[in-house]
This record gives sequence, structure tokens and C-alpha cells, in this order.
Amino acid sequence: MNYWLFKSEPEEFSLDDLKNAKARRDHWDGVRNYQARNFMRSMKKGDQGFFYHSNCPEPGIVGIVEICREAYPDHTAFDPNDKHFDPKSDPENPRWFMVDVRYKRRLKRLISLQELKEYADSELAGLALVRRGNRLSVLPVSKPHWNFILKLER
DNA sequence: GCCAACGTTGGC
DNA sequence: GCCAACGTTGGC
Repeated sequence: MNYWLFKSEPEEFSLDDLKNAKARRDHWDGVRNYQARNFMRSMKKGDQGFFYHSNCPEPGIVGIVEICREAYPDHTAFDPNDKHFDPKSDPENPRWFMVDVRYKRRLKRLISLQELKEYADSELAGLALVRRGNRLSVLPVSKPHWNFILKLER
């Protein structure tokens, strides 16, 4: 099993929005970055992910989700009225993909970016999230990093 | 709202 | 293939 981290602006789509969605699951659309797309295409059903709130008063990890459907074409790229429309993505040869994720649980407390950064040069060295200038919206988390972050929760 | 960091685009 | 211009992300 592999581990990931999904960023979302809570004003756009929060952990609670996912929790309140039908069957507590939804598709993760709108990713328009090749590296993030490639990560999504390598996700397997059952993989786990952190749900991270970005661009908000207290950025940090708020919950855990599970991949419940593997990558398939992101249809929002074909819709001219969609915010993430990309005329270069052809339905015959889609450029962008998405996965479905299911809400698992909320963390007992928010683990802030600030707190995670304290370990950027030790336990969490190499974690893409705490590397300077990182802008990836979907990124991998190693198993040791995953376990370490879960230990911080307590 | 500012701005640093980064990815993408397109002229050459 | 280089690189300047531009757009976006996201912390602060």
C-alpha cells in the first residue's frame, strides 16, 4: 500500500465537504499539473491519503482518506464552462485524470504545516510538503513519514 | 493583498 | 533548446 497527501482549499472543498458527500466519497478533479497527475495515475485502490487544508488561516493536515477508484479521465477538462477546462485535453486522448477518494476519519487535532516544518530536517526530511517552495497539490508520503505524522496526532 | 517559487508557453 | 514573460500556488 502507498500513502499520499491531497491539498485542498477548505473554502473550495473541505474535509467536511467530502464527509457530507454521497457515500462519503467524491472524485478529486481539477488537478492540472503533470507531476501530480502522474502520482494519481500510480495510486491503487486502498491506498491512504492525508487531507490537507491549504491557503487558509491554519494550513495543515486535517484528516485521512482512502483511494476507492483508480485513475480515470477528468471530465471537467472537457467542459468549456468548467473552471478547470483545458481545450487541449481531448476525450479521445485525455490529458488529465482523477481518482475517487472516500472519507475515513478526521484527525484528533489539526497537524499544522508549522508543526510539520519543525521536523523538515529530521524525521520528515524529504517530505515534499515541507520542502521550500513546494506547490504540488498531490504528493507521495513515505511509510515512515506517514507513521511519524500519525504519531504526532496523539 | 503581497510576493517568492515554480510551471508553462511561445518566440526566436 | 533557450529563456523571458506570464500565470498560478499558497504561506504569510
